[in-house]
Amino acid sequence: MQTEFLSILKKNNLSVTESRMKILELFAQANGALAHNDIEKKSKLQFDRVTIYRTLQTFVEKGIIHTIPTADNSVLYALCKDECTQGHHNDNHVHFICDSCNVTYCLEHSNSPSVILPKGFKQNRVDVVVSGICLKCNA
Amino acid sequence: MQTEFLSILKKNNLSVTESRMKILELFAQANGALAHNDIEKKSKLQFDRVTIYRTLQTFVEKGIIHTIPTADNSVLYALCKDECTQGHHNDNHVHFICDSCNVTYCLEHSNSPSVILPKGFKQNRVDVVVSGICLKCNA
DNA sequence: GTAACTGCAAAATATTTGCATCCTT
DNA sequence: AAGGATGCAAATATTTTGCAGTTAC
Repeated sequence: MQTEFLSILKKNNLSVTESRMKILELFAQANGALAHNDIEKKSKLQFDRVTIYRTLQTFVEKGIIHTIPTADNSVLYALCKDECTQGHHNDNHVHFICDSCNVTYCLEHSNSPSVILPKGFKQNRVDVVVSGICLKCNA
Repeated sequence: MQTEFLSILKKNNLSVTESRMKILELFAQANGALAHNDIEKKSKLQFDRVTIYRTLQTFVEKGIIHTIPTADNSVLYALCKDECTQGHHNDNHVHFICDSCNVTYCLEHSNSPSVILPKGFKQNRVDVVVSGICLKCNA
């Protein structure tokens, strides 16, 4: 696991620091999306609030994490899959936000359906965000 | 037009005030989505920043406007269609954000495709946001 | 007249920037 | 040693809240 984080940073020409390793770890543990605030809480006192902002920003730029649009417009981030590289995100999967427990899932196996656009519109990126009740809360 | 705004407010038991009428007018003119900031600029000095926050909040609650999730997590609002009522939004259409001119379109005729969720997940709301180049910028 | 709405001030929250210091390579 | 990363302080920006005054009904 540690090794994996290490190679992610190396691959992107980022120096290996404690905060970056820790934040990657949090994403891996979360197995889904995290808000800036989640990270702040879970890393209490370990590093500065500003460092979190800067780390998230760097990770987005490098294609290590991506943002997830949400209907309530909170800012969420999740780990990208391998196909993502700097400047080109390819997150062709559906995000699911549970209205009950508020956890965000990346549904890897639900590919975004293609959308038919009116003539003259060129598609670049598609985000599909479903909200509802998740498996755990539905039980 | 004025009449229409009036009936929207009346229908929702909201008193008819200058700011509410003006904000409805701005949405109608925009023919798409507006951010809080857009409204503030376009209504320069006419009313308080706080009034805009409160008006938008009220409109969302009543089902007059809805929020649009965006990849960069800015907060966008657009007029709801008739099917929306208080507590139940029904915005089953695709939103398109132009990467070039930054205008947001509600594509009424592109219905959100249905998404197949894993077992145990219950769907409530689906948001589809496409970004790319719009008709005007493509010309 | 009463309840709802607005403006202003201020609090609370969130984000960005500059710079000195420390750490990674 | 050099460049990049972090922490701290402070500037900005955003959103919320309280309350007094005003307006709609």
